Amino acid sequence: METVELHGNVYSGDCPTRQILDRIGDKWTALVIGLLEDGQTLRFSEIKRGIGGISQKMLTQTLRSLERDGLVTRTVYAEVPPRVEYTLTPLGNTLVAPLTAIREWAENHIEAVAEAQTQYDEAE
Amino acid sequence: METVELHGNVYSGDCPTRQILDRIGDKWTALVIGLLEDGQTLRFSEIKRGIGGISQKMLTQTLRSLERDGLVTRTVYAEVPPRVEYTLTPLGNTLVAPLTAIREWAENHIEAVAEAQTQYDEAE
DNA sequence: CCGAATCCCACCGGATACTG
DNA sequence: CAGTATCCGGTGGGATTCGG
Repeated sequence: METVELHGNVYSGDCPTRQILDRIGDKWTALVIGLLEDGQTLRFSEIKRGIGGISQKMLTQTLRSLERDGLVTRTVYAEVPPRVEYTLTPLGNTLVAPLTAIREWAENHIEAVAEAQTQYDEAE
Repeated sequence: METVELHGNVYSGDCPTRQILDRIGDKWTALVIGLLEDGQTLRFSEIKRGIGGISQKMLTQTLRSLERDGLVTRTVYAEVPPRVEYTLTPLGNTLVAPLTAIREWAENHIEAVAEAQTQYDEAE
């Protein structure tokens, strides 16, 4: 029989929030989803060009994770040269709203944060 | 004079969203904010006990970042042994809502994500 | 009790080269 | 065009020790 923590400690790594934040908090995921929102369907190269500085490796890796999580659909066309298109799944689309909430918070409060930082820093 | 990208490429690292996601996407920030929501005032040791697995180093580092960003207030009491309390600032409180949106999304869709993963994996 | 300092390893992610 | 494979440096973060 196991003892149970009485209060708090709700988060122990098995917490779903942890898992999701690990996903969308990584370097590129949020940007890819941002590009694909509004039902956009984009090719690999289009996404790559749309996000400055991402490497093929990381874009491939990010898209694979998103596909595995059921957030993005990957469609390969049997042509030559190959064409591969990506789009958000219905599940992926439901993630756009909370992500937008974060983005809007960032845009609305980034100045306050920056100000707090300089104030904190020059207080030495 | 600089050339300007015509379309897309809104995100180049200077994007505020990137910056905020880097913050809240790290391993512990969201958990600390979660503990402090509802106007909670907690001591260092209480926060530490409330979050399973965090080290003093990371808790200190996380709290310092939050303080620097103006999201958390740090109050030191000149007692012995020392007592230090943390609480969310008004700015910090405004971050609770979007964070909650993420948490709720996670709780509502984590099963769908897990199912998509196993399906993807056993499709080998 | 709270935190700074140090050591150290895992792994994230960039650069490059190679395939179908 | 859309990947896979390999190498490698920077760093996030744990363990431990020391200080006020």
